[in-house]
Amino acid sequence: MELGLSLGETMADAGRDLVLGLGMGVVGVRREEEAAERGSRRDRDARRELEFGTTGWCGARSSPEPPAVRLTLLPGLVPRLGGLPWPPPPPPPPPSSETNRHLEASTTRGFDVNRAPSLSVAGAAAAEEDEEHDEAGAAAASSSPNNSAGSFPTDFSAQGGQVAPGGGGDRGACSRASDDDDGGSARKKLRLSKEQSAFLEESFKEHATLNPKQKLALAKQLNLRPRQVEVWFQNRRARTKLKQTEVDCEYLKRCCETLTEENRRLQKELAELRALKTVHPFYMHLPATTLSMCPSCERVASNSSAPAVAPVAPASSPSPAATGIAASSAPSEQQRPSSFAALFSSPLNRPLVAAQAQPQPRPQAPASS
DNA sequence: GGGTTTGTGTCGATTACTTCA
DNA sequence: CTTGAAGTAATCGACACAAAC
Repeated sequence: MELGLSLGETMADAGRDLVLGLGMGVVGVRREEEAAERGSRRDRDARRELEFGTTGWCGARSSPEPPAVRLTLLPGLVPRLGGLPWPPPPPPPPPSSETNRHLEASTTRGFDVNRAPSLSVAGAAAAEEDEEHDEAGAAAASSSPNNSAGSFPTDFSAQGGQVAPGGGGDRGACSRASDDDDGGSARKKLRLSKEQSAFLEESFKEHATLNPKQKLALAKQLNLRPRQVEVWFQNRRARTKLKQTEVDCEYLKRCCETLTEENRRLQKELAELRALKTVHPFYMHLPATTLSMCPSCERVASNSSAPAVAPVAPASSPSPAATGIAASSAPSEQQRPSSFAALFSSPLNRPLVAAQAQPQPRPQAPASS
């Protein structure tokens, strides 16, 4: 099945961008998306900024798109696919680091990573300045993992949170490979405490990416190395994207099932019409004005010249119904209301476009250099 | 002004470790 | 106690971008 996913889009745009065809699986989807993204990462970042701005993190920006809804992937909250609602979009797409830098002053819901609540982080500059001290202190304060002492969500430095051996810094101070330079021992995986994970999760809800100052402040607050915070956010973003992909894939499968069923129904309907024509040949030769009742939907056709039923392609080939091509040439809803027509009647329930259509023109980012 | 280099951040893929049934 | 699966921290390589040259 050839699926063109638009994972990062909002509800409305997802409906427009969705391409549903036949032929391959999700891996191809991701590769396709990656290829597209590689070509215009700046565009993607720009889109992230726009969508992110609707979540409160970037309040100064305005977006014509509907607000992005944060993904909540609890089992009970996964959208019921029977009605084919588009799955919830991923959590606020991270703004580019450049954008993030401009958003430092933004206050977040109850928690500003730039302002440590209990720890005296006197501004981000101080935090940046204290990075070496921070890491030294963190290394000195490192103790047994899973230390759950202390009260969430305040000062984690007092609880001696775990810090990976070696005390390497983030990439700016140390190379990424220098994390396990404690005598050349193999990397030691340390699990974050529940409190630390919860705090990071709260922070992630506010912003999916961190600028360096936020990272340092958060690391200091949690008594972790900045690199650990960075890695946590990377992995968290990856998990979010993976889950969103699963949700989208499930939705598209349901879309395909629905369209297959609709195609089957139309095939049956066509067969019935042909049988009717065979049994009553004169029936079709009557003046069009006298043949105004559609045998299927039993509605009076207003236009006598319009065909009662749209031609349906064989099921063996990608049918127009399956690809959505027939949406424009199908009879009007007044003439033949069906679940298929209803699928395209509402903007939100019109997620399919022709697979052969030209790619949706992405919003062009301002040309650089 | 345009091309190259360098530094930085993010990503996907993967590894390695921990926890749990 | 052992084992396999699942979750996740950590690593690696690639890419994009901006700033410096």
